[in-house]
Parts: sequence; C-alpha cells; structure tokens
Amino acid sequence: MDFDKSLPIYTQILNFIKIKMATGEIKEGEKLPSVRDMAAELKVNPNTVSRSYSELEKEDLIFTQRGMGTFVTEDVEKLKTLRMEMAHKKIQKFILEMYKLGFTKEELSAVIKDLKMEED
Amino acid sequence: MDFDKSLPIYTQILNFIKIKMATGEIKEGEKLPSVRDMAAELKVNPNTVSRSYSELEKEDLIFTQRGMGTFVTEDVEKLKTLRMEMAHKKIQKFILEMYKLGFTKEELSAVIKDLKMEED
DNA sequence: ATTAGTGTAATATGTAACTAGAGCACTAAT
DNA sequence: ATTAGTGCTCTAGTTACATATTACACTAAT
Repeated sequence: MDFDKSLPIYTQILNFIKIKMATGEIKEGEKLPSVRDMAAELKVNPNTVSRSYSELEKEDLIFTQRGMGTFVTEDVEKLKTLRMEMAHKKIQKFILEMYKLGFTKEELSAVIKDLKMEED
Repeated sequence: MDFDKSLPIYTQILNFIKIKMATGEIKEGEKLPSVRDMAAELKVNPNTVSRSYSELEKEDLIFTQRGMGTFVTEDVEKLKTLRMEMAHKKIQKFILEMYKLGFTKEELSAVIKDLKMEED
C-alpha cells in the first residue's frame, strides 16, 4: 500500500478498509489484523493504525474486544447498506461539482458511458 | 463564501476562482480584486488570498503586475480548455473510486441519469 | 501464576502546513 | 515628492500529523 501525501495516512488506511468492507472482501465478524501487525505490514506506527480503527469504531463499522482484537461488525445490514451509502455520497459530490462546471446530468450520463474505465 | 475545514482556505478560494474562470464568469484579461479587498470580503488574511493567487499563477491562469494588480490570463485557449480539463479530472477520479466500489460505467450512467441535481 | 497477544493511553518529539501580522517594494496619479 | 493602492517577503504562532517509547489492562492458553 502506498500513501499519497495529500491525505493523512490514518485516513487512507481507514478508507482502504472501508472499501473492503463495502465490497464484501472483508466479511461480518471477521477479525482484522492487530494494530501491531498491520502497522508492521504497512510500515507505519501502531498509533496510526489505532487511529484508523478508532475512526471506524466511531461509525460502528468495527468493534474491539480488549485483549482479543478488532472485528468487523456483525450487523449485516450495516455492511449491506455501506456500499450504497458510500456510492451515494460520491455521486452527489460529483454531480454537484460538475453542476458548478455547467454540466447537466444527461450530459454526464452520456459522457461517462463513453469512457473506458482504464483511461486516464 | 463559507469555508469547510477539510480543505485549506487558500485551496477553496483557488477552486472558487478557477470555476469562475472555467465557466466564463470571469473573462480573459479581467482584473481580480486586490489581495486586500478580497481578503476583507472573505474575512481572511491577505496572505491567504495571496497564496491562492500564487497557485493560480503557477498554472499560468492568472498573472500579476506589481503595483498594478492581478489579472486573468489573456490566453483565451487556456480558458477554453480549462473547463473540459477540470471536468475530465473529476470524471476520471469519480469513475476510479466507483470502480473500486464495484460499479461499472453502464451502471453509473444509469444511476446518474435518474438522479435529481438538487437531491442530497 | 505465567506468558504471549491483544487494544489503549500518555508523553515527548519532530515536521510540515496553514494562517496571521507587520513591513517592504513597486506603480500610477497627483 | 507625495500618496494611495498594489503585490511580496519575513517572521512567528498554532495546529495537525506521524512517530517513538513506555506502560497499562484485558484475554486466552499454558
């Protein structure tokens, strides 16, 4: 995992995990790596990973059991809706920004359909 | 203008101006408010506005004449392509993020068409 | 009981980004 | 020459972030 300097590392880790939960790559109840292990793997301070976990816990997406570890929520509904909520936020932000640039949703719809996913 | 704490103020000012140039609300050669005036209007330190102007000058979108003021570039082509370049960047970023969430461009195209611009 | 593995907390340190304040340098007009 | 309006520079303070280190609290297994 490579970090980009425009966002705090703990935020990037947090988003990384969130996407995995949203797509089902990590499932309900699953144990996450210990803060120490993950820190070692990412070559980052354990406190930084801890910060990421804390933020996710604030959103009730994960929970911790002292002495045991950190686990993905058991609330399947929460995970089910996570993907759509994240998508919705991104879509709204996108539409708003593009609206400011003078694009209508019809234009956007057409433009996107004609793009290749891998293009840049 | 209200600032959100997730981005530096100078960045938000910069983007604000950029959008105005991209949409033609501010035209080629037009004089921008002085750093002091703009700072007063936005209730911000003059240096912060200066920083915004500097960044725009790095992109050759504006230029300054010491003692005279700050002006939008005379390069009409630059302004013409600005909107599409900004749009393209936002679209690519959006598509990539949504791809990570498992959406195809066909899905996105459909979803966007069905949304209302004012919804949130 | 001991040990190893967990998360958590506290403290200190270094760095970078951001904002602010005060003053300098230039230009045009008088 | 003076003045007012411009951008620019310098310095300083604050804050956020990441790190390092140490210690604590809890759990499971031995």
